[in-house]
Amino acid sequence: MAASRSKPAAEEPNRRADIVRAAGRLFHEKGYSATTIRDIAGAVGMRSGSPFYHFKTKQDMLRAVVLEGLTAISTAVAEAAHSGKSPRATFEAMLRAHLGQLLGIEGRDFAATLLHETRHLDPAVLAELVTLKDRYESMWQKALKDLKRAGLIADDSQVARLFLLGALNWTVQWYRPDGSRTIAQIARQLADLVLDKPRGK
Amino acid sequence: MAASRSKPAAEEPNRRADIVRAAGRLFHEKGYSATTIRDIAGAVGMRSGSPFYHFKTKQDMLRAVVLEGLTAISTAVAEAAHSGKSPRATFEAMLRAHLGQLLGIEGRDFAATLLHETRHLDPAVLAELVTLKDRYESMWQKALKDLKRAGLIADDSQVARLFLLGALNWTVQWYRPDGSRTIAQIARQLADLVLDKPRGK
DNA sequence: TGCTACCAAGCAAGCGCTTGCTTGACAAGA
DNA sequence: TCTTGTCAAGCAAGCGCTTGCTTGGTAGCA
Repeated sequence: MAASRSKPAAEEPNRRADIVRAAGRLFHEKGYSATTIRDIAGAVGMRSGSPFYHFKTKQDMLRAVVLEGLTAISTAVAEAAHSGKSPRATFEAMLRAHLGQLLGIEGRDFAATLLHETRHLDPAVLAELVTLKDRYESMWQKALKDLKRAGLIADDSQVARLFLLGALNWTVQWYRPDGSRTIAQIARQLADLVLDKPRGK
Repeated sequence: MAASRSKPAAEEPNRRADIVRAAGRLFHEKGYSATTIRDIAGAVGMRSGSPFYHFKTKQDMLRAVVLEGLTAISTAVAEAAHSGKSPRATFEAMLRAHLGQLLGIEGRDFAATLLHETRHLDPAVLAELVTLKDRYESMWQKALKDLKRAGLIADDSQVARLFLLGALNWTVQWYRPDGSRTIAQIARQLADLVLDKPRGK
């Protein structure tokens, strides 16, 4: 019964997941509006009408991509935030987690689509998203608060958080995986830039 | 003959400029692909075929918008860079100039389109743009070098410049003109974040 | 037999762009 | 002063094509 049983129902619906992955990649590369259903279908070896068996509309595909991106990055950064190391090490781990989702091969298309294509979501989905996004950003706000308490930073205001996330998110525009810098190096360099040097004893 | 002469030819062709402005606003709001010729024409009170009297293609409209944005921001920042003040004051003036183009009412649509819609340019136009962009970024690189020489910053590497421009450019995502922060305040806050405090003597 | 997952075909709407023509302003010749 | 010709600027209509999405059918498995 072990080998022959092939999970009767659904067997995990991974054609649906295939579609989400392909949609993510294309939305990232060409943008939501410039990506056609025929592009997506072709990328998974289907005809143009078939994706609609799995998704009601193109919007729903965008929704799936964007939610995937946000939950993945939230999970990764939350894990880093609770690692229980020193404030500096925790902060750097959070930077690495955020950059890993944004630039790493698995999931970068989801995160990048999240950053750049949200304006094409209709209001209902957008509202759902904003809640999650606020929760995510409050994690960073708390991290800055901890850094200030540890004397590693002078400014833990909201604007400081926005500058920090801006520098992080903008890496999508210039990072090349085949370039000379690793994600960990970039994270460390940003930490150095933002954190005050502990004053010479 | 003085008063009656009404500048016989052309009288300044500002319908073309109207189209560029409208295209810039719409490209910024909805994205290039999601903006239709009919949108643009409607915004300036024309029928859908008429903009093609002024531009050969929709691409050409994007080109005009993006070039306008890049030359404007280059001019503004170059002027600030040569103001001959102290390194710190010069740097803050450059930040203000960049943010002014990006967030101020006149020209923000051009700059924002420049940042977000360049991928829809065809390769020929893109190459033309990259030259100008490299020149612009080297201005910032030089500014960082000066700051380091003045002992105001520890890191003047290319990555440091990318972080800085990332924080700047990301302001488009969160700045609201009716919000509580002025552009000058934001510039000052970013300068504070990035520059080392001169050590207490 | 029924259900899942897909295909073949195509529809209505909308797309960028072209075409032939109109309109008002103006300058030069008679 | 009238006519004639030219020009910039735009309109009305529509062409060929693409878009998101629908529908009826069916192969393969349980």
